[in-house]
Amino acid sequence: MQISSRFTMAIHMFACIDTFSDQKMTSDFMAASIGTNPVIVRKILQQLKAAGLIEVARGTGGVTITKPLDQITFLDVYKAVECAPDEELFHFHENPNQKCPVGKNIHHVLDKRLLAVQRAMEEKLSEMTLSDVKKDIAVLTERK
Amino acid sequence: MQISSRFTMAIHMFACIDTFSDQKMTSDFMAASIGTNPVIVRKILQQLKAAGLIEVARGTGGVTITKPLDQITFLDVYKAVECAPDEELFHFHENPNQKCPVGKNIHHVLDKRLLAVQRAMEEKLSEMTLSDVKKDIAVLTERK
DNA sequence: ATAGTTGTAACAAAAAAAGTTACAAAAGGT
DNA sequence: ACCTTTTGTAACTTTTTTTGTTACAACTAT
Repeated sequence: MQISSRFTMAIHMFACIDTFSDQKMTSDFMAASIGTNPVIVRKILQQLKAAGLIEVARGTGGVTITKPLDQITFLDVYKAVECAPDEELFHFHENPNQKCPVGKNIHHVLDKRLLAVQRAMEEKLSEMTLSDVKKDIAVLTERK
Repeated sequence: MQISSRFTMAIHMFACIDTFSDQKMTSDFMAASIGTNPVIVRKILQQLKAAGLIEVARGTGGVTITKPLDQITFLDVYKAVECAPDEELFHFHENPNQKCPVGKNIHHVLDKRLLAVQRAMEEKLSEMTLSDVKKDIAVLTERK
């Protein structure tokens, strides 16, 4: 089981917006860079916009990032595109048998622990920012 | 996006095997406790067996856990049931445009970072053992 | 033998992810 | 005012993954 590619696509989009900041960034351009459909890109744009990370110019096109890149963490992006509000990382089987002492308590016992795992992942995600990605790409695309 | 319920089902199965260690544990019993189909349980049993965590008695039925509960971590269970070998947590879009400087480098740039996130999650999973679950359930099922 | 199980294939159903088509709405240029 | 480009979004399709089901051969103890 894997976390969907919307997350990596979203980071890719930010990288495009920043790298080609001299030109107007359209969903068609980003879709071509990612290798997907422009509507997929637009849907992700809407999620990022709803999270307050970008602004999208309707009609004319173009995207602006609302904060400095070092203030946008991977967690911000992850939350924006990957999660329904308050969705938990781990999925429970929904109908444990309440007459069984194990079935009755398993959810409660696991919940706090799995939440701790989720928090550990989220904390790590929050340590990385889009600025880190920018730097790495800059190094890799440097002319030798 | 969520991690599949196979993981929580597997933990539930271990809890059953241990809690009812005085009786022979069958896939039918566990399926009833979990609220699913016995074949689902048997498939998970095979995964846990392949990982060396349990032994299953064919024909006669019954499951035995191969190690002390405090030596089986959540990570062991997670790896056993959730991952294809070397599968990574994050999913990449597969066709980034190699002609675009961003598309060409995005995978490489993100890989190391997302692997670090995965490692953080795995480390947390490895800090928890089936023994912890046993203790919690014991407390909750105590007669007052 | 037979009764109760596991192991597994083959299939079905449900859910989620990803992609596509189509078009109204917006904005700027001419 | 009209045209062009682009976004926003609905509706739908396709693909993939997960979960559940049926069926039955293989195995074991009695």
